[in-house]
Order: sequence, then structure tokens, then C-alpha cells
Amino acid sequence: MSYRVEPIVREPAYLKVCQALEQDILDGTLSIGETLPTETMLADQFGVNRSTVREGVRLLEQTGLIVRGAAKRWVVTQVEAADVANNTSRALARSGVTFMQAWEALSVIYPQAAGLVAQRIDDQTLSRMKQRVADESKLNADQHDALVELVSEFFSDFAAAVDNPALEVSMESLNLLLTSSLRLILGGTPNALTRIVTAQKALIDAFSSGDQENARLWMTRHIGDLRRGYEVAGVDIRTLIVDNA
Amino acid sequence: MSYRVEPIVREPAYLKVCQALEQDILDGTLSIGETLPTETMLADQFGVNRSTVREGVRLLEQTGLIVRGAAKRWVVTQVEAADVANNTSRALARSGVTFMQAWEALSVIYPQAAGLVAQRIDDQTLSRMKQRVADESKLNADQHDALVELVSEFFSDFAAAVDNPALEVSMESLNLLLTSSLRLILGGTPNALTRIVTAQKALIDAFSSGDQENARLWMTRHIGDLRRGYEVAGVDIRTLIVDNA
DNA sequence: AATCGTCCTATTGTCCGACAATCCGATAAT
DNA sequence: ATTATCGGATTGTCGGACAATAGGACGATT
Repeated sequence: MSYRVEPIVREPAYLKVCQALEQDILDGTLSIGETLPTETMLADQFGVNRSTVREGVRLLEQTGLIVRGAAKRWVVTQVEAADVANNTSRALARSGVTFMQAWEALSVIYPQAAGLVAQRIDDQTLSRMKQRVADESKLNADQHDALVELVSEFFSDFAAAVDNPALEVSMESLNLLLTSSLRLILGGTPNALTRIVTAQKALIDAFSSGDQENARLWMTRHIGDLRRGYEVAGVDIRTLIVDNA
Repeated sequence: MSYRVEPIVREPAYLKVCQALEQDILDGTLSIGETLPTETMLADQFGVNRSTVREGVRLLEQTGLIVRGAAKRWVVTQVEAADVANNTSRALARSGVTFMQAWEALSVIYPQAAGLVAQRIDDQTLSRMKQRVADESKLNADQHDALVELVSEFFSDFAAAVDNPALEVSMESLNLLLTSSLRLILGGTPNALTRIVTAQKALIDAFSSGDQENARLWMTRHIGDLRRGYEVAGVDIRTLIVDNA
């Protein structure tokens, strides 16, 4: 009664193709920027049919490991945090994240991250963030889409400024949730624009002077504004954030 | 010179298939647990060839949105945090995460998360975590693989106990990095087992009594041990964490 | 010289038809 | 009740095929 066997795994060929390609990319046999052989050549080399190759390649496509190049050939590419984040946030939206949960995640990570950014931000990123805020302050209060776009980019810069890929992917995922939330509340929060600009200016000041304390403080306020915006706009905090990719 | 046009996007049919299926899953037309029609039927309904359907389905497969059921038909499934985390951590490992960066991410998120867990952990999760620690303390100091396994499960429980999917996926990704790191240092840190058990027992005490302060404190110590372990084991803190899925 | 047609080639996206392997359920045999 | 056998359904894989498109070469036009 104690005899147990491992369930045998039958790996389809298209999976093998996917794994073989991924392995070659991982160990540098195929390096970033290189173009893959044509599907016909791959089929010949792997000894499988072109249809099988195509199915295997689809698995890599979704992960962002390869993209279609200009000449329509597959090109090995660096997986960007944005790719991973996109998959992640879609999965989150599907599994049902409430605004409250997204906000909690933001409030756990972002103030601390702001402290890190104040230690290590470089001039280039800093000036880019300044530009975003300058653009924001030129907007009218009813240009919601443009504002969302700029805020999204501001937070992308912020995530990149942490200079830590492990944190960056998490933050990029949350940024997408944040963006969706923001879009939802802008209609009902008249003075959102000024509050956003004020907080972000203060953040940039703290970053550029290396003031971790104020960076954390203002990020906490900035995130807090988001929550207050939800209340002011009269949106239930248990509202699900939906996927609008 | 200012005339600009949108680049036209030519969406291949297999992408449309993927999106259509994802949409139907998202809006509940296809609910969790339901089996998809056969490939032939899908091909008929979409008006495309079965090969095209198969390519589209591959895109969904990688995301964990559907799995092969017992009868080999596709079954719509809940995307688990572990699925997302697996993709994420593989991407991270590929793009090159140092131990230092993983540790920094842990130290940003986990103490705060521990505070949240102390507020809201349920008895079932708590007893499961207790069991893990009890099992750990029965191990000999040289049973590295078993210890890694138990620690990994402890942290999975921890991530789930936060009861926030947005944080959970990030934490599960970090757990995989943590596990890889732990495996690397156990050989060179003789008293790792006792330190781990001590910290985790203290954490469980804090969780069960709702003591947020101590939860944060002990998690900070626990994570700190990991870093010290790296130093004791003589591993360079800039070492890349590799993908060993 | 720079731009615009035109042709050719390579490659992808898509389709069709086909078959072996496997799984499921039912039925028959022990 | 368990085991063997059978038939249908479905997937994994194959081979071949074709239209559409990107890219390059080569003139023709301004």
C-alpha cells in the first residue's frame, strides 16, 4: 500500500521548443538583439514541423522575451519591467483587486521606496521627473487623460529610480493599478491636479536634496491623497479595479 | 511638417483569438472551472483554422489562465499568485538581480507586511505556519533541501496571510528569490537552522497575539539574518541570483 | 540627387487535410 | 468486482500550400 510512483510527464514538442529557446537565450547562446533563425530553419534544426515551432514561439512571445523585429523576424529582447508588470496587473485585475487592496500595497511599498530614491536618484531621471510635473501644471483641470498619462510616467520614473529590478517590477504592476484608480476618480475630485502637482514637486525637492525623511513623508501624503480622492469622488473603497489594457 | 498619423496596427488572427477568449473569461462568459470547447469547435466559431486557434491558446497557456484538464480539454482556471510569481522571478533572474537587490526588496516590504499579518491572520493559516516551524525544528542541521522547502512554504503562507493579492504576487516573486538565496548560503552557515526557527517562532507569537510592533521587529531580524548569512558564508553580496526553476 | 514606381525574394500568417497517440466511456469477459 | 477490449473524441504533430507583406535592387521621373 506504500508503493508510490512519480506521475510521468509527457512533454509536448512545442514545450520543448520553448524551453530550448529560452535556455539558449538565458545562457547567452542567443544574446539580446540577435534575430532568431526563420521558422523554417528552426523547424529543420529542431526536427519538428513549422507549426510546432510556431506554437512554441507563442509561449515565449507572451513573456516578452522575444518580439517581432522590423523585418518580421523574431528578435531576442531584454524583458522589460513593464512587460512583466503588464502580465501581473492583468492577472491581478482578473483575480479581483479592490481599490483598498491596491492602496494598501502602495502605502506599504512607496514611502520606503521614496526613501531609497532620495539616496540614489541620478540627475537625468530627476530632470525627467521635473519635466513631467512642469507639464502637469500647464494642464487644465479637465484634461484628465493627459494628466493620467503624465502621472503614470512620473511613477514609472519613480519605479526606475529605485534602481532595483526586484522592486521595480512590483512597483510597475502597482502603477498600472494606480493609473486605473486615478482615472476613475478624477471626474469627481476638482482640485486633484493642484494636490498632485504640489506633492510631486515636494517629492522632487526631497529627492534632489537626498532628504529621505521628507521623501517618505510626501509620498505618504501623495498616496493618502489618492485614498481621499476616492472618498471625495464617492467611490466605494471596495470597488474592483478593472483591467483596461 | 506637423502632420502625424497613428501607426496602423495589424493584429494577427491568433492574437484576436487570444483576446476574445481572455475577454470572455474576464467578463464571466466563461467562468472558472468551465471547460473550453474543443479546438475544432473554437475554430468553427471564430471562423479560423484550428492551427490559428492553437496559436492563440498558447498565449493564454503561459499566463496560467487555462490549463489542460484531465480529459485533455482546456479548463479555465484561477490565476494563482504562484503562476504570476514564477514568470516574474524568471524574468528577474534573467535580467540579473543581485542578492543585495533582492534583500533590499525584502527589507522594504516584509516588515510592513508582517505588521499587516499580525492584524488579520486567521487560525488556519496560523496553525499551518506553526506546523512548518515544528517540522523545521525536527530537522538536522545538514538537511538543507528539506529546510529550504519548509522555509519556502512558511513564506508562502506569510504572503497569503497578508490577504492582499496585489502584495501577494510581489511577495511570492521575492519568495522565489529568497529561496534561491537561502539554498546558496546554507552550506556555509552552521547555525542557520536555529536562528531561522527562533525568528519564525517569535513571528508566529507576534502574529497570534496581534502584536504588530514585534511582528515588524522580528521580520526585520529574520531578513537581517539572511544578509548576515551571506556574509558568514563568504558569498559576495553582488552575486546574481540565478534561475533554478 | 532625391523621390517614386516596379519587380523579385524571403518570410510570416493562415489554411487544409491527415494521422498516431491518448483519453473516455461503454461493453464484454474473466 | 475487476480486467480486457473496443470505438469515438480530442489533441499533438505533420506535410504541403498560398496570399500578404517587408525589404532590397533597379530603373524612371522630377
